[in-house]
Amino acid sequence: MNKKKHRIILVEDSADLGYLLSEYLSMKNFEINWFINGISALKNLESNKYDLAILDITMPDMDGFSLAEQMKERFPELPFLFLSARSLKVDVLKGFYLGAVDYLKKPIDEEELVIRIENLLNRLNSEKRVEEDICHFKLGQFTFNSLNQELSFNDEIFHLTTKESELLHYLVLRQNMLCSHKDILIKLWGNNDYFNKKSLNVFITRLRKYLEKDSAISLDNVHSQGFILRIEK
Amino acid sequence: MNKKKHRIILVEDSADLGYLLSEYLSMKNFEINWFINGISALKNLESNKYDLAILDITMPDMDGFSLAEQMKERFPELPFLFLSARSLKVDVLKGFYLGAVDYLKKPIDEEELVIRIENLLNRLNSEKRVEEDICHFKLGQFTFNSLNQELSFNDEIFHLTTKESELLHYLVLRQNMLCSHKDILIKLWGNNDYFNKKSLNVFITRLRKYLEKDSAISLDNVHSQGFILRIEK
DNA sequence: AAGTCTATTAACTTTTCATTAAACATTATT
DNA sequence: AATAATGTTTAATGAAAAGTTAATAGACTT
Repeated sequence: MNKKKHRIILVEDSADLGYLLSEYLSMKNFEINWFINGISALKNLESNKYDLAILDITMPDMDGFSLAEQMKERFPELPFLFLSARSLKVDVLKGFYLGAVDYLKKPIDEEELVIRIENLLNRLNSEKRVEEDICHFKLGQFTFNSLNQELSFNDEIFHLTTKESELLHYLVLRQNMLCSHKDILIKLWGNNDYFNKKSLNVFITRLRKYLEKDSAISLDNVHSQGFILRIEK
Repeated sequence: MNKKKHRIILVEDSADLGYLLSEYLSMKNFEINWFINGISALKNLESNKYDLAILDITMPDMDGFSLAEQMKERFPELPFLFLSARSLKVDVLKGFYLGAVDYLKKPIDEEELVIRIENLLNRLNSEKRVEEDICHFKLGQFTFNSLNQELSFNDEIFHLTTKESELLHYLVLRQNMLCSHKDILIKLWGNNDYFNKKSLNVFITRLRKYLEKDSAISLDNVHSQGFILRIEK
């Protein structure tokens, strides 16, 4: 699954630096929109969503501080950081006072900028992350919740053990495909020795016992190859 | 309501700077514990909860990077930042790579340090608060007020202890979902060691005792995984 | 200083579950 | 057809995990 690009809005009046950063951050897989003044940036924000704003401070018309104030007022969800040559203590303090997530002093090393941004976005994102991994399956007449390790058939709920659930999960993801002993054992047991193969058979039997309630499902052996979870459609 | 002091653990081998920072941050209304090496800091973390760790890098015995690695492993909820005289790009990158929330170069202006810390903690907190704001629940036939730590069943009111309430709150927010030992322990105890797991079991038993009055509620164990608070609908 | 409240630790019992064993069945090879 | 290899199923085992109750120790109150 390919990760969604993070969107960054950059407000920087210097053509050189603006171009440089746009190019570099694009290369680093960010989607970046660059504006050379606050007015146009604010305009754009009305119809676009970003994950982060990077603001220069010294700019004609509207400086970065005023821009930040307006952004905070109108788009309070958007985190922003300052990137400025002004390194006086008073400026840094003002930046943070306004609620910046960081204050970086020019000249900034591009790699450091990227890793700071990545860290920042990861942290902001991870809070939002809900366990929406693939864990909920429809399996013929069954429902399988691999997170809770529950297999349901109508009203009945079977509480699977961890290994049962892991195995079923593995097979479901590869339904109607041959899964070799070797791959299963390596993935779920960490190696593929003789005794674990015996163990695998025991678990196959157990899963069959659950699944036999639905005749459209079968868990078949392919001699000396592996198993296939077949589901008729 | 008066704001709870934020707790900071400082690991810094220089007596001068350690003392200076301890004093200054205390004055700024932080509760700060200062350790002169990683070993003693790790030891202390086992039984104390902090909101932030500030780590020096150049230290005898265990350097700040190794310390950070171990902290990340054992106390993954604790955010940390580096405060170091090592300003080489490679060090900064390594610091962020390890997951630091910031990397500050000595000499650091105390005011800037404080405002950076305050901003950081504010952000970290506001992200957490989202779920902590919800404090009033209907739970089968029970009502649960996590703010007052009260669990009510008809006219009966059970006054829960802090830990009981925290645990129930955690589980209620994730009802009908498997909550792993690890996540519970890290969130509520700050780490996940053997003895806290024992402690968790004791609290599970207590909660069950309250909840058994409503047969539509069950607090089930999933062997070697965690617990599920199930509420029939 | 005594008393209360509460989290942790201890001591002990019960349950769970992956593995192993064993008996039997099927498929492949000679 | 005989033998070997592989697969199926049920049951036994033992170690780890979970449950329960009680004791302990530390913080806070009075």
